[in-house]
Amino acid sequence: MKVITRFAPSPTGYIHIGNVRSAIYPYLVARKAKKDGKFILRIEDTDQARYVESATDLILDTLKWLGLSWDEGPDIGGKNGPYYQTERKELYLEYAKKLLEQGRAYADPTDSETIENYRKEDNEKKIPYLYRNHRPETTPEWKEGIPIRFKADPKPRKWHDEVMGDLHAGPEVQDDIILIKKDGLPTYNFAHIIDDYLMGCTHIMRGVEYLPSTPNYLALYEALGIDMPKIVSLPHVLRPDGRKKLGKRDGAKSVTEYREDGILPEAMLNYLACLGWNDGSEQEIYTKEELIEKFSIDRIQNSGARYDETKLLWMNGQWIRRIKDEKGIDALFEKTTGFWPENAKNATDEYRKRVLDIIYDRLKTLSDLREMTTYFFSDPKINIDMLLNNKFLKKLSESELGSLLDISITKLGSLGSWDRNSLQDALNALLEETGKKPAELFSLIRLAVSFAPFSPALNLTLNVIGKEATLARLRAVKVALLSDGE
RNA sequence: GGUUCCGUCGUCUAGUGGUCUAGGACGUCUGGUUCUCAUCCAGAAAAUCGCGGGUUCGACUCCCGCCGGAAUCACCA
Repeated sequence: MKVITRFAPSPTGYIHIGNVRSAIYPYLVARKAKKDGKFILRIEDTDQARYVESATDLILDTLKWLGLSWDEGPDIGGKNGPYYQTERKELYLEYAKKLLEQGRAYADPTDSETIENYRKEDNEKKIPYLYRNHRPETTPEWKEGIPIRFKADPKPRKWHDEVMGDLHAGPEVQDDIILIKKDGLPTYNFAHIIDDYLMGCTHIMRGVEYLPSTPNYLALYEALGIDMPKIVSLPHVLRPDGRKKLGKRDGAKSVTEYREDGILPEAMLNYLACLGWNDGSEQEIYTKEELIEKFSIDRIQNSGARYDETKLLWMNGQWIRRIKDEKGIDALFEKTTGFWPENAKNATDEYRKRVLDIIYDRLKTLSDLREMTTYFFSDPKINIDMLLNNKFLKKLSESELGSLLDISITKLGSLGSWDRNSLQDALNALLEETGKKPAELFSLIRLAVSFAPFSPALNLTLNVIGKEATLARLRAVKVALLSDGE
C-alpha cells in the first residue's frame, strides 16, 4: 500500500509553531510506510500579492532543522515536478478547460464591485451569500483575463475524515468557487486538487480550517472523476491563554526563533508531535525514530491543544540531559556552538567541554549557557554587598569573613592535587577546622569565586576554574573586604 | 447570522459499558540529596469526566436535548 503525503506551504513568511505540525505529521506517516512511503514538498505560491521572496528558503531551512526530509521538492526535484505551483500554471488551465467543455465551469466576467454588492445585499437580507444564486445568465467564451468558476452541484454530502470521523454537510455550503483567477493562476481550492491527484497523494493532511471547504472539494473530485484521497484534518494548536487558534498575530514565534533560543530540534519535534497525539502509553520522550515507528493517524486528537511553552522547556532539559547521558559530552558540545558567553571566545574547546560537563544538568535551554557560565571564563566583578547580604553570610562579621577566606586560601593553596576528590576532602577538612556549617563556608567560597546566584557543586566548580584562578579570586575578595571595612 | 467541528485535573492527555473511590506527564506545593541554582528521588493538592434527561443491573464510555467554545463563509491559503 503506497502512502504518499505532502506538505504544501505558501511562501508568505516563516513557519511558526502553530502550523509546523502539518509538516511533521505527514512526514511521520510517510516514513512509517518505509519503502512504500513518500513525502513531497510543494510550494503553493499562487498568491502573488502575499509572496515573500525568501520564504521558501526559510521554510526549507526550518524543516531541515527539525530533521525532516522529503523525497520530492523544489530544491531536489522529482518526477512529479515542478514543485512551485506558478510553474504548473498550464496544467491547471488544462483541467479547467476540461470542466469548461463539460459545462461544469464557466467564464465569469462579473466585476468585483458587482460581486461585492451581491454580498452586501444578501447580508442585508440576512440570507446566506452564495454566488451561485447570482450566476450570470449568459457567460462569454473563456479568454485570458476572465476568471473561471466552478458550477456547483449542491446536494447533501457525506465523507470520512481519518481524524474527525464521519462528516456531512448540506448544499448550503457548496458554491461556485473560483478555479482560475483573473491573473490566470489557480486558487488554492483548485490547484491543490489537481496537484494532489497528479502527484498521487494518498493522504491529504492539513489543518481543520479546511474542513468547511471540503464539500466543495468533493464536488470537484466528482466532476473531475478523481478518486478522493484520505482526508486527515489536523486540530489546531491553540493560544496558551485561550481557545483560539494560535497564529502569527498572537505572537506565535517562528520555529527557527526557538533554535536561536537554544531549543534542541529533538525536543521541538518531540513536543510538537505529542501536542495532540499520543500512542496510548505513558512515554513522554520520543526520538524521531520512535515517533516514526509509533505514529498512527487514528490516535491524533480531534480537539485543539493549547501550546504550553513550559512543557517544551521541560522537554528541552530532558533532551539536553539525554544527549549527554547517551551520546556523551562531545555530542552535546557540538550543539552548543553559538551559545557561549562573549568572554568564552578565547577558551579552548577542551575547557568549554569541562564547563559544559558540570553545568549541563541545570540547563533548560542552550542559551542559558550565556548567563550561567561567564565566571568560568574571566574573573567576575567583585560585589561585596552580594556577600554581605547573603542569607547565610549576613550573620557573620566582615572580619570573620576575612579570616575564613584566609584559612581557605592557605588550605587550598597547600593542596597538591586539584582534582575533584582532593578538593572535596580539602573542603570537608576546612569545615572541620573552622567549625562552620557548609551553608556558611561553602556559600562564602562559592560567591567569592563566582559572584553568581548559583553554580555547580563547589568542588566541581573550583576544579574547573583551576587552582591559580581560585586563589587569586579569593585573595582579591579578601582585599576588597578589607578596603570595604575601612 | 448560516454551516460544521470540538468539550476528562490549570495545561497536554489515558480511558471504546463494570478493573475508574478516573491513570500518567508538565506546572504548583512539601520533604530529601553536606552551600546556591538545577537535576534526581519521595510525597501532596488538583477533574461531581460541560449541563440535563434517557437506555442499562451498571455510563466518562451508547442515545437525545441544551449550554459553552472554536473554525469557516475571499479572484488568501
